Amino acid sequence: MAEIPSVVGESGTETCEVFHVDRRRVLKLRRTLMTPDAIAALSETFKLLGDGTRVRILDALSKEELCVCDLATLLGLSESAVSHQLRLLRGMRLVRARRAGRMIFYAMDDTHITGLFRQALEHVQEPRGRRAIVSSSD
Amino acid sequence: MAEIPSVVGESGTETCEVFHVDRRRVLKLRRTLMTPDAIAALSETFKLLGDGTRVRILDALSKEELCVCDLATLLGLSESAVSHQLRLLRGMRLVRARRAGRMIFYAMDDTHITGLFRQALEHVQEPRGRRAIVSSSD
DNA sequence: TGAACATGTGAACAATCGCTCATACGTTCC
DNA sequence: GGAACGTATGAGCGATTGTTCACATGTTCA
Repeated sequence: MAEIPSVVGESGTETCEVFHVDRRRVLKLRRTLMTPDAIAALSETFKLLGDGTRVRILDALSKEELCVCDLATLLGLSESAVSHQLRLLRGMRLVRARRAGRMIFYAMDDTHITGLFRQALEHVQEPRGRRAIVSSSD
Repeated sequence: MAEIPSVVGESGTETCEVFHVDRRRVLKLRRTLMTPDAIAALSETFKLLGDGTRVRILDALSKEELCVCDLATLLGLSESAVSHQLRLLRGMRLVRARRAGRMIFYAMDDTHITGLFRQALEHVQEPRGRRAIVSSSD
């Protein structure tokens, strides 16, 4: 992620040197962009969700509280791999740990995540009628 | 991602060899897990959202339709880098391209994505009162 | 047609990621 | 205490990722 330049275009021309759209509109747009903190928080959250193993773990935990060994057996992974992933998920507060004897049970820690799953599934299951690039309005 | 083993535990014991929880419950749980296709689709979508540069691009496009050059200048990136990322985003139908002369304007292609942003932000902005592992019920 | 411009893309490289292996920690039971 | 068990974690390795660089493609305008 590069730094956001402080100064932008100088001309209000129609070409793309430097801005195609109106300069005032772009300057206004820049002020409405997310803060670097928000960008980082968002992308790190999604990055954590962007792995098949973690999605499977979260999917299982969204149905039922499970210990590391159960998860490993259920998903066909080593307990070490599961533990490593759970650590990441715990760090981002996606799952919560509860100790019971020598076992540690994990469960979803945020109802937003199941909502994210649902909404992302709606996206990927959307009908795909898109054509490639089509000329319009010129 | 490893394969899901076909057969699981043999005992219904309380220990974690092989399953702590009731075996029937786990077998039932396995049947409710997401399909490999859904897992892949979900994780690939999130993986695409799990990068600061792409989040910034989508954030900008969610506010206004922009061409590659505008995006590059606005975000302080090379046009090549923006183009590479836009290709990925287009491939997953997160953005849509519209040609106008020699420029190509990009815009969000799915309203679900802004919803995902909002929901993920709600997660990261949640109050953080969590303690570490706490013993309970044992 | 040919120069100028906006965008697309393949190769290559540093950085990051997820897994395995070995080992350590914490709890239970003898 | 010590063995057994469930879990955590650091190191290391192969695979993947995001960027840059160089060049190709496609459009506009003289």
